[in-house]
Order: sequence, then structure tokens, then C-alpha cells
Amino acid sequence: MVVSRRVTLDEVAARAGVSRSAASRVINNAPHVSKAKRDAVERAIAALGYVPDATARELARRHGGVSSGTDLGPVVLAVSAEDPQVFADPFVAEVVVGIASALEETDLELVLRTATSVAGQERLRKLLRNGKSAGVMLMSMHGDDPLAQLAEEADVPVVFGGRPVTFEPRYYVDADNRGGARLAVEHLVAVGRTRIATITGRMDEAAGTARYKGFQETLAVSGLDARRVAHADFSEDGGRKAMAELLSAHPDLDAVFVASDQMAIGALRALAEAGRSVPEDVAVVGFNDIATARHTSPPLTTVSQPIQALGREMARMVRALLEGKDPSPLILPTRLVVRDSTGAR
Amino acid sequence: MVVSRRVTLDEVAARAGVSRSAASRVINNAPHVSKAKRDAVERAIAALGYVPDATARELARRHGGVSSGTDLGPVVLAVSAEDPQVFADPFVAEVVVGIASALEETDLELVLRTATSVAGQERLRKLLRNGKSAGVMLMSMHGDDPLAQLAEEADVPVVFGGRPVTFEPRYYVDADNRGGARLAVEHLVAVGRTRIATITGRMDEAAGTARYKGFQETLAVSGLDARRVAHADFSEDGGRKAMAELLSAHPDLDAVFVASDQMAIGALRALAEAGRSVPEDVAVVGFNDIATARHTSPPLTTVSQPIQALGREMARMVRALLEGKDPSPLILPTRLVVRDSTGAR
DNA sequence: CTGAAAGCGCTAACAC
DNA sequence: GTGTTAGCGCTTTCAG
Repeated sequence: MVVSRRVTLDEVAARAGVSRSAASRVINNAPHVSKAKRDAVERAIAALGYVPDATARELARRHGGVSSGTDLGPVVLAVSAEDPQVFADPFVAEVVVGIASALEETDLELVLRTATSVAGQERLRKLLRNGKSAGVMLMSMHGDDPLAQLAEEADVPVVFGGRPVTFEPRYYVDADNRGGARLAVEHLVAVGRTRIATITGRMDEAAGTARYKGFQETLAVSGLDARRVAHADFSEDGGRKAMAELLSAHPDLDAVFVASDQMAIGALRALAEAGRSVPEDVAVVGFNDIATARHTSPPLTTVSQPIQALGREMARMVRALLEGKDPSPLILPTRLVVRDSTGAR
Repeated sequence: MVVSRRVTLDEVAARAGVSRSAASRVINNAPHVSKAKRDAVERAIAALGYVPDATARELARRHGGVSSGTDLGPVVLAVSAEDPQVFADPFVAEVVVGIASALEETDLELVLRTATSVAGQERLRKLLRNGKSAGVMLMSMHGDDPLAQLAEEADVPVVFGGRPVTFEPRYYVDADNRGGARLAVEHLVAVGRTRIATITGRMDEAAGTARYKGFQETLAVSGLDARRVAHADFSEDGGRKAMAELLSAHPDLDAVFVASDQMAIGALRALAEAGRSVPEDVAVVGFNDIATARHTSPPLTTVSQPIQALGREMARMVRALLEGKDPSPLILPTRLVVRDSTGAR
């Protein structure tokens, strides 16, 4: 860490024996500068180790729209969660990867925030209002999330990852949760299961309700009973408990659609504890296709969503908004990844 | 996204019928303002929706040191990797969690960067030099990483996560890799294995060499042969290939210490493919204790490092440097997590 | 081509 | 208490 007092443009100009404007022109390589002066200035810059002050520059430049300056502020990914622990959630981590790779191509930086604590909210509000950030991406919104309000007040672009359950945002990227659930349940039906249960995720998240709807729909179409349901919270432990519940309430079930792989892992455990074998006694399908899904025993059949693409598209949408465009919401397709837990291969 | 043209302090002052300084005083709730004026100003602010311009403010405030303004710039976590994909690496993700939770308590934002691409380097350099960031954390440095150079030139605090192999940074947080490897190999010896092999990680990363040293040391002490070694790159696929190599070069091996869980997962696969059973024929121990380690078959015995703590301490170290302190490097302890893959319980 | 001068929006002395 | 006056460091007309 070098101490280096700030070197100003004036010092450079003095050292090079030219006016400040000349120096400025050189730095922004504008035309109308004689080669001689240009060189002199460049030498001075090198000698003094001059680095233009970004703040002053920004202030002085105030003119074009958002996309004017060569460096806009960072883009914020705010996850609606209390605990920074979410960043280790495989789903969130993949979204981050997608965003990071899209941003790689631009000159935007990515900042990470949780946004549910009081302090977090306050800081997010700042980021949204004082021009410190170029745009915001919000994800994992729950029921009556206070963030929704915040988003309205923002004076930078806001795009949602997934949809809140209470309202339809103007700009969002979501996966086809309902379609994915349908895929999963249809598969269960196709392999001959008839007493299909489900473990839902949080019902105050759109992903939770949409997957549940997909489940109901498909069973209705197939003329099967859709009443074997237990609600959980997307967590492994929640999945374990929910599975135990289901087992005691509906001992006859022969398949279960679990709304997340994390919960499915818990469910597998509960099943093992109850002495039910998978897929012989009960077939299991999860949702998300997290890395671990390949390594459970048996390997988990699951619905894969293009999580990185989701992040990437969120970032692109922010970018588009920054450029003054008006992008349409995006719904990304999901697909079924068949592994052993449904005994189908 | 509200359009809201920028409202200036002067407009507020005009509307409130006071001087600009009075308005400024109210905003920074300085003393010496009559209640009447204060109220008037506050009303004007509310009416106009005034939000102070952060840039101008910063420029005008230029005075105290780094820790002066109420909001310093963000802290950057730069991972020395080409591909944003690293952010999904369980290890990196956990470090992020640690950093995020430490930062939660301060008013620093976290920005994420990869730093190996040309563009990434250039942008990191900017972040390091132009006062856009308050501090930088570097991790996953390889051999002659160009980032080392960058770090030297920085005029903000720089702390390393893990140590580069070529030099000892002034400020770093690392795990006790050597000690951890010792723990692992001692365990293998303790359960009666005598023909112990190892799959190392990249030898241009300190974590790779340190774990390898721990392996050699322990076998030397035990009077065992330490020549069963294969080198890999920390990846699952690398681990699979390395295990296959080992198996053909040293068919008699009865245990293997794998320098990362990712590689260990690959090794387990190679072992299964070769018809060797774990732990009966070959005992396996990994390193890191990633989430998946509990779900492999058999569950993986592994060395656990306090990854979140590592991130947290990195952030704290930056914070300490920002406050003008001179913290000492930190080495965090590791511990062995015994599961079935070594047949010890 | 080149330099002087006028700000960007806000804060901080300094007098009143 | 309150207003006036300088700037922060850089860009940008606008005359020469």
C-alpha cells in the first residue's frame, strides 16, 4: 500500500509547462494538441504518477444520460434475506455467476447485499437513491417484502429475479416454475405412479406457489388425487420433516414431487429412516438440479432451470434499461433431468 | 424507476427561503440553525424530494483520511480466476459469506471481481488506484500471478486470502493447510493403513504445496513410503484421472489423501470404476468439508477448514487497516471430520 | 491549436 | 444564528 498523495491535473500541467486545459485534452485524448505538448504532458503524467480523480471528473462531466461516463456505478444484487449465508446457497451462487459473467463484458461492477435487516434496507435505499449505483437486481422476495416498496422509489433501473408473489414487476427474469413442475409430475405419472405427493416450498414465494400449481394441474389432468401435500420452507431440514409428515398422513404414497433439491435431500433421508427404498417404494423428483443432486443415493431426478442464464439475463436487462431500452420480461424454460430416484433408466 | 431530475440544494434553499448554507447545515444536522428555518428546510426537502448528490459531496469533503466520510467506497474481493464460474465454487462461496457477514456490521459494500482476464486486471487496477474502492481482498493466487504486482502498487489496503506460493504477503489470512494434511494422514495411519498415496492440488498454489508437505512429513515420521503421488488441479475430473493413474502405478495402495473434496469425489468415482471398495480396499480422505462431502457414498472423511471465518477475518483485516491499525497475519486452525470413507466409525 | 474562465453540487471557513 | 465567499479537481465553452 503506497501512500502517494494525490497528484492534481494542475501539477501535471505545471510540470509539463502547459495550461491545465491542454493537459486535460491530452488525458482525454481530445484533438487539437500539438505533438510536442502532448508528449510533454505524457511525460509529466508518468513522472508524477498522475491518476485522474474519478469523483471530480464525474461531477464535472454531468451531462449525458446515465450511459455517458465511461464508468457508471456498480450494479447491486440484493438478496432478500436476513443472513449473508444465502450467498452459499447453490441457487444464489449460480445466479451470481451468471450476473458476473454478463457484467464481465461491460464495465459495471457487481456489489452483493443482503437486504432484510434494518441496516441492510437502509443501505440498499441509499444505493438506490443517491446515484451510488447504476442499477439493482432483487431476488428471493417473500410475501409482503418491504423491498417491493423500495424498488418503486428507486431512481435507477430495478429488475427482479423470480417474481414476488404479491405483484407483477415491470422488469423481471423468471424460470418457468409451473412448467417445470408439470414436467416433473408428468414424469412421475409416466413411470406409473398414482399416489403422488408433494412437498412445497414457501408459499409466500412465487417459486413455491407456481411449482405447487404445476403439481395440482397435472394431477387434475391425470385424474389423480392431489391432496397429499406438505408445506416446507425450501430447507433440507424442512424437507425431512415434511416427508415424515407425509409418510404418516399418507402411508400409501408411491411418489413425491419435492419443490427443491435441498428439501429432496432431506426427504431422501426421511425416507431412508422410514425404511422406504427409493425408487422402488417411492419415486422422488426434486427441483433445481444443484450439484449435489448427482451424488445423492440414489442420484436425484430433478428439474433443471438455467440458473446462470437467469443471472445473465437479469444483468443484461439492467444493461438494456441503462441504455434506455424497454426490455420485456423473460421466462426461461426448464427441463427434466432423469436420474435413478425415479427408477426410469 | 422514477425519472426525477436532480434537485439541487439551491432549489431547496430557495423554496425554503433561506441561504444555501442554512440548508446545508440542516441536511448535515449541524448546530446553529433556528428551529423555524430547520423546519422550513425540511419541508422543502420533502416537497422537492431532494437527495444530496453523493459525488459533489465527496468532492467537497476531501479532507480527513480514508475513514473520514461516512461512506467509504466498497471493498473488492478479487478472485484470481479467468472465469466467473469460480463464484459457484463452494469454497469461494463460503468465503463470500464470511466476508459479507463481517461487512454487514460496517458500512462497506462488497464488490466481486474475477481478475485474470486482461479486462478484469485493468478494471481491478482502476479500483485499486483511483480511490473507487476502500480496500481489496485477493484470493486463489497462482504461481507468478500478475496480481501480486498490482497489489504492491495499490494505494488502498490489500489482504490476501490464502498465501501465494512465491512470496509472503504482509497481510493475509490462511488456513493451517499443512497441519490439516497432517491430521488427515495421521488418521489414515491410525486406522492401520500403510501404503498411503496422495493426490495433490495445483503445486503453484500454496494450499497445494502445503498440503503435500503435510503428507510427506507425516509419512516420514511414521516411516512410511511417501512416493505414491499424483498431481492434479483441484478439479473433480482431475481427481478422477489422478486416481486412475495412481491405481495403475501403485496397485497396492490402501489409502489416499486427496487435497480437495472436489478431487476426492472424482477419486471415489475412479475407485468405483476400478472395482475397489471404499473404505474396505482403499480409505479416502478429502479436504475442505464441502456440503456434498456428507452425501457421497460412502460419506467422505475430510479436513474441515473454517472457511467462513477465513472470509470474515479477511474483511476484518481490511477494516483494521482502514482504521490505521497494523494487524498480524492470521492462520486459522483445521480439524478432521471423520466419516465412513476411512471406515473408522 | 491554445489558454482563460465559468461552472458541476456541495461543504467549510469566515465574517456579520 | 446566518449569509457570503472560496474552493474540491476536473471538464468545457468561448474567445484568441
